[in-house]
Amino acid sequence: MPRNAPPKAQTQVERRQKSEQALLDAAASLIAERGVEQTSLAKIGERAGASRGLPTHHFKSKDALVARLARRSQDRVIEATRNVFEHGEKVRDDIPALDVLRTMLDTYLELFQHPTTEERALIVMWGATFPSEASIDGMLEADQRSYDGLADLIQRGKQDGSIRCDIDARASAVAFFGMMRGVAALVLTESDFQDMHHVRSTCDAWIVGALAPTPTSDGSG
Amino acid sequence: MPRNAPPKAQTQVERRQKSEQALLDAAASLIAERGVEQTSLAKIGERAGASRGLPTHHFKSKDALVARLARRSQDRVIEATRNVFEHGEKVRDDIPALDVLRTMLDTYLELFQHPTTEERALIVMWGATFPSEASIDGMLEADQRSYDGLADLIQRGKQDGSIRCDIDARASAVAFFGMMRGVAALVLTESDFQDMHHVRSTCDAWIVGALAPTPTSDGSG
Amino acid sequence: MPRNAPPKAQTQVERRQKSEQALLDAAASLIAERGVEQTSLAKIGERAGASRGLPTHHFKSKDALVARLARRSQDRVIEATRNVFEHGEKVRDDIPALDVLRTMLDTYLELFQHPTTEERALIVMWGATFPSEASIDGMLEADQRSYDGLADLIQRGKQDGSIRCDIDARASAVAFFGMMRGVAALVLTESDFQDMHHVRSTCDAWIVGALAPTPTSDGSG
Amino acid sequence: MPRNAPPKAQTQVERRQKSEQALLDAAASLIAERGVEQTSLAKIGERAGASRGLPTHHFKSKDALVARLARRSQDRVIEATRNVFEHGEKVRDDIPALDVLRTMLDTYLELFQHPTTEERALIVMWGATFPSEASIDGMLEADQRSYDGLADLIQRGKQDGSIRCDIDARASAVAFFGMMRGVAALVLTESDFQDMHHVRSTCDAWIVGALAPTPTSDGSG
DNA sequence: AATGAATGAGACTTCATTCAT
DNA sequence: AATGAATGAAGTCTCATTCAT
Repeated sequence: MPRNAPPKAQTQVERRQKSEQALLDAAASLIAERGVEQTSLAKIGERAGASRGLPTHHFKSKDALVARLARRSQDRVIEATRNVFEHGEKVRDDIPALDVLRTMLDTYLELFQHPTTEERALIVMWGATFPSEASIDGMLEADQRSYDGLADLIQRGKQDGSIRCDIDARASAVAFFGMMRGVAALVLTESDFQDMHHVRSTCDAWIVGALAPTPTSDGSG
Repeated sequence: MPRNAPPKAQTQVERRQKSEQALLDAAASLIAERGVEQTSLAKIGERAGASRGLPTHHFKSKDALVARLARRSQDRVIEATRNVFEHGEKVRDDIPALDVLRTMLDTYLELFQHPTTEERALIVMWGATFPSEASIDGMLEADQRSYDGLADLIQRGKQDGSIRCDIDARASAVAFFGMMRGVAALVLTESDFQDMHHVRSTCDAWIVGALAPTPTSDGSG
Repeated sequence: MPRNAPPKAQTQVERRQKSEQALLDAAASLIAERGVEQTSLAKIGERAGASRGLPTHHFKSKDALVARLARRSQDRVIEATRNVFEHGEKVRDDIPALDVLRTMLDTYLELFQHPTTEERALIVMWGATFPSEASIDGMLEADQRSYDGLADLIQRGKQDGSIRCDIDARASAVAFFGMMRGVAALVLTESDFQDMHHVRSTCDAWIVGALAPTPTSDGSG
Repeated sequence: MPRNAPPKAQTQVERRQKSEQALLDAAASLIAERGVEQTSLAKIGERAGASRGLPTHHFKSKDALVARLARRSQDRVIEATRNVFEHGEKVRDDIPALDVLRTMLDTYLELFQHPTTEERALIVMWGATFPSEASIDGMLEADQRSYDGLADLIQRGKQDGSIRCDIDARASAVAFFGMMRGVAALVLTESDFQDMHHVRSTCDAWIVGALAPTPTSDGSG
């Protein structure tokens, strides 16, 4: 063996990773149900089918665990919206930016039509960042990245002609992101919105109405 | 009251109400800072300049106190948006519904440009309702009322001609309410949005684009 | 009532002070038995005949409780040595300093012949200050005061003629204090020193030999 | 082992001993800093540059490790004081007992003028034996041996004429040992005793004054 | 020989609530 | 009306120890 690669570490590492995923799954479901503060490390361990002490053992602290979960949840949601476009390894650069935005929002809301425990947990953790002194590490940074990505996307749309030129990219990103999260949270809270289909198409219409070039200009001539 | 009319009966009541308001103020600021769970009754009492036992004495339980605060905060915000229209005791029935919606959203966002402790507390409490099992008494009901009011208003707009006829009133209310709350929360979290002015005008444009009758439709005859 | 003396606070205060003494007594006995670190707040509460939460409720933290105990224990020991001289309110300024020192040490060691729980706790807490990062608030400061008092006393002895002039007061205070504490600790540790009587007279002889003016100078003539 | 004779069999043992010393060094420094109870096996392993599990692997239990360290520390201090006399393999039988005692104490205190981590750890462990139920294996036994040795030495001094005949050997041993340890502990605690030189000469004077034959007795003849 | 994953007991502390004053 | 003493449950985190690798 050229390097000091430990031959048996494989299984050790496997065990650790398996535990970690189980713990994060348990944490996600508990947080979705009761919120961050009401979820104790002991309960996470128990629901994961492990000991009460394991969560601390793995993540050193509750904050670290929640931060880890926040990142994982956001990655998963982002990946889910991305998968709509990239079935193979296709990139989406050739798709009009507005279409990307529309699909993104629609996919997002579709997720929350029958939300898994992890999607709900993501919104719950978002809610936990509202107090001024609270900060879930990784949540805010990832949000910032999402917001930056949206602003870039909108800017690109202004160049590819799918988005009107007279709008403010950054402000529109805030409006878009805010509506996405806000509507998702509302839907989660009031579980009697069974007309989710209407909500989705309405939101889609809002985006088009706000960002698409005015149809009169090209058709009226 | 017939017997031995207490000379300062009013003062007694006054004092009680004064205490109550002080306690709610203290609770609002603490909740805005640290969240609902991290705010203890003892700290509320202390910040209100009273004893540790007073909050329990007045509100019987923490849940009751938070519920009371939730209602007060929502009332205040609603009142703030209403005041724009009713300087005397005027009603707003003669104003086009779309204008009411636009002003409402703009006023709301203006509040969060320099949010007081109470507005932030409201959003924090909203975030606390995201877990499926959590419920802040009075929070969801008031939201439901707000949502119903919005749906009615939109419906009215469809009749007074300020809002397009082909839109779904209830779904649009969700989109409107979601954007309002979502953008407010985003602004609260990322304090570096100093271009709030752009955000407000952008949101206004979104509403107009989504709800206003298409300019071609009224001109085409 | 001239002052705002609360009429019923009396009993409240009494209750608090009673609890406090009981807690400190319990803490002293537990610390004497098992040491500072091995004594838990829960056990203190239980031994005091109270709840597990009371110690924290009273003293806010374990450190504060231990600090409080350290001060009380030192005060009591100092008072015990002082009582030998002041049966009424006599002061000891007229007693030769050397005699004061001798009586002080002898009384101290006598205490440790059949040490109460509190005296042992004092030595245990002294031992807990040995780690460089550990600090029991109040312990070191009180020790410093004791040491300063000893140095002053020795200095006075050099003036009243009971102590030789060629000795260093501060260094002698260290030797005296060190021997006092060290012998006490040794006696505590090795419980089979039943010849405590010899130890006491030996220590007395050491002091006299070290500090008294050489007997040859006055008697040999 | 029959097959593929390990070429570094000796290195195996060496390595083990090297690990052990590294672990004890790490333990000594940690105990000197934070005390016995606050020192965890995991931290010892880490500071020794090894794994968290190594301390347990080597010493089976924390008590065993501490006992091992106590013995090593005492051996080293004893050896240090002994080295002053035996530069080769000379024994000290021909040196007057009082001189041995004086040198012993002076060397001891010199060690604590700039104490290494191990000397401080020794005192810390001594302090950890003060609680009545606590016992660091090997600590008390070694102390007892030291004390016995001192008593024997004093007894010998009474025969070789360097020590007065009318003193009690065992009680004097207690006084000597107590002063030695007590002054050392004091010096460790109050790090501002920079006049250590005076303390050392003062202690020396105390011993001489207490144990040496009175100058009149030998000069009067 | 050595690592580190896992356990479970126990520590300190916070806190809502009850109750005497 | 108001205070604050007291309780006991629960939370996070530390740690010695066991065990699989």
